[in-house]
Amino acid sequence: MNDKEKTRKSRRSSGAITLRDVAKLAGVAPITASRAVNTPDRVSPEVLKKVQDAIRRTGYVPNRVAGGLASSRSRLIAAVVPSIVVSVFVETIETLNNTLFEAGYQLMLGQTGYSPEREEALLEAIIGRRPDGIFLTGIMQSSKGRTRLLASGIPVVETWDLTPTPIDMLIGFSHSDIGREVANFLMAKGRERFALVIAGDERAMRRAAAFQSTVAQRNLRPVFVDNVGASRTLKSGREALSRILLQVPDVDAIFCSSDLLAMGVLTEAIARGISVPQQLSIVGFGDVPYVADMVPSLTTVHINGSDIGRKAAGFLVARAEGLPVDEPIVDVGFAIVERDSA
Amino acid sequence: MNDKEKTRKSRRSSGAITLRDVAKLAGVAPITASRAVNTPDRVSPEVLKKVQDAIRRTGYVPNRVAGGLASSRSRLIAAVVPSIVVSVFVETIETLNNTLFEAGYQLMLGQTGYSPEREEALLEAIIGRRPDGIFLTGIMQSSKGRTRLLASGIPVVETWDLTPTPIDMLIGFSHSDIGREVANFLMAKGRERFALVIAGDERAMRRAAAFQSTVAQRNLRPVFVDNVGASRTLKSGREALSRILLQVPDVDAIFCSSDLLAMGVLTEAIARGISVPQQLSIVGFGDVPYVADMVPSLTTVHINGSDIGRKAAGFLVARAEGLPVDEPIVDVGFAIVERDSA
DNA sequence: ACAAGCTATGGTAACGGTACCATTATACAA
DNA sequence: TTGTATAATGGTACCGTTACCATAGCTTGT
Repeated sequence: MNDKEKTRKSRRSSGAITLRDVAKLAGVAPITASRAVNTPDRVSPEVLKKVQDAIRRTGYVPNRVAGGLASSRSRLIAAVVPSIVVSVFVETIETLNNTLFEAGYQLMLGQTGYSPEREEALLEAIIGRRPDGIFLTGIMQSSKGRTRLLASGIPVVETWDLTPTPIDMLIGFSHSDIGREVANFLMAKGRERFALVIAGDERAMRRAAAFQSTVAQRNLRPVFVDNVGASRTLKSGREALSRILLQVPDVDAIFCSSDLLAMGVLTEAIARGISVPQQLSIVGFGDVPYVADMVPSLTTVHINGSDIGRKAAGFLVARAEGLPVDEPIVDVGFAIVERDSA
Repeated sequence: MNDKEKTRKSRRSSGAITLRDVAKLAGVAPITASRAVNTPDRVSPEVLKKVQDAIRRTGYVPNRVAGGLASSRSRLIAAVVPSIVVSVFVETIETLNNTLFEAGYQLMLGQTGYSPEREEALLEAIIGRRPDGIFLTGIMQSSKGRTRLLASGIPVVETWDLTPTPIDMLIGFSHSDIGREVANFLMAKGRERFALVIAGDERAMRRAAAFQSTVAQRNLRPVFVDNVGASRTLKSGREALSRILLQVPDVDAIFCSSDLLAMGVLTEAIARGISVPQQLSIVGFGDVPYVADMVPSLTTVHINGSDIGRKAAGFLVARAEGLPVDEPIVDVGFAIVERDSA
């Protein structure tokens, strides 16, 4: 009878080594073994040694799923990114992940592919996993999403943008400032016939709008805008320049919404024998590592992606551990890096 | 008395809406509500509707941590990558992540930074989270790591390489075949004075070794190898060519261990007025998206990273759902893509 | 008419940890 | 000596879900 019952119960168990097994082997109560693992300075040296020996002998690996349920701390942080093939975000994710790992947290990655429906499903999946924090690339625009996040009570960092009304914490920079500053930078160099190549995302459009209105204040010819849509390839940059030259043959400066597009424009210019920067100035966005060493090297807008990742990790870990975050809104700024192409 | 007890208990609870609340509101037992959520076709239409209404009204989001503990299925897959700034892996991770998400799984990302100690800590952290599957970039070399993974009983896919003794499943290609084929490709074009630029990782070394021995069979001059160490930048490719020219001024073909290094070599060659491919052939590795559209376009070794990611997701999900994987060892091959640089 | 099978639902006991409180041993002050 | 603070350890009850078994009602076959 007893036997049969035991068989029935044990079918459920995964058969893996648990803290209970370790405790039994060490001759202590499970809770004491738990303390030996998590707060070693709260147990006597002898007990600590016995438990550590038992762990070594059994090969015990704590089950963080169970621990997470019991303590309602998953030690998981979720990151929402449009796409990681867009290299401008990669450095942020890399640093975020590394910094979190050092603090004992693991990163869960979610990609929206710039699709709103997908973003909603992703949010549901993320909240269901009860992460201790959520990293968002960009501002959460959808009010449904904001409500959901707020209701979940999970700490959130929005990044890569500024807004007066963040959900919670914010680490970013002003896209309209960038548009304005790049326009001023190019006009200071005597440029007057501008075109923009943008990949159609909302932040790029805001940079573009600020660029256009800054130029308009000088009574120059309106800025021609070429929207390449969702594609973010070198090729679409090349094609963009071809189209621009049909509309504005005497264009003398182009600001692109990504370095890759700028490389495309540059490649096409060289292929057509247009001299850069004499005839045409080209400015990129992102400052991905290799554009500094190309010939000609690319003038671009530098964003300190690592810094964003590191700060975000710091904020989220602080919140997860119940510490206060004194200045939860940070403007990390940007820098126009002047090189050969403009 | 009863009151006091209740207060004490409820302090523990997170206060969030649980399945129990939903069930109560719908007038069914919790287990029935659970079925309505997970296996809707196992409950009657009326019950389903009542439960769905209750979910909508409460804003209930299932707690997957608790579900994972009860069912010992976390619906989490872990991926181990050296680094995501190495763009050759990014496409694989992106597709892996997207495919998993569609199947209801979430990806946990771990980066080793090519460091063995870090890899060990990462493995511990990953196994503790009891993922339903583990994706490894490369073969697990350390026997300690192999033992740990084997002991965990978690399905594992190793990728980006071949070995006769995988831990479990394997999706990759042969690095020595690549070295041999690229050597043959270049020799067929009449090249005879070779150099290699490699980033010092183990797989690149195997490609290099096969390249060297293939060349040696033809009684040509030994291949000069320039190892740039851990740095994987365009700049290190430029510097590598400078060093190579000091040692082998008449070099006529260079095979690089990554596209970025090849772009560096190409950039330096152009800067020095060396004509590509007339005087110098350059071959990269990885076929990252933009090298097809550069001028000159880069001849390189194409690896179908998306395919690896998609297949790996399929394998891991199948295993997680208890389905068999018929051919758990797959050679996805490679292709030399001939463009302008060689 | 009744056994046998199926469907829909519910009760109960886990899953593997940790929070909370209680207890015991030891040290130290009054 | 007695009382009290402190450190180390243990008992118990959860965390929120699902696996397993039981049960009730209904169909079907003979």
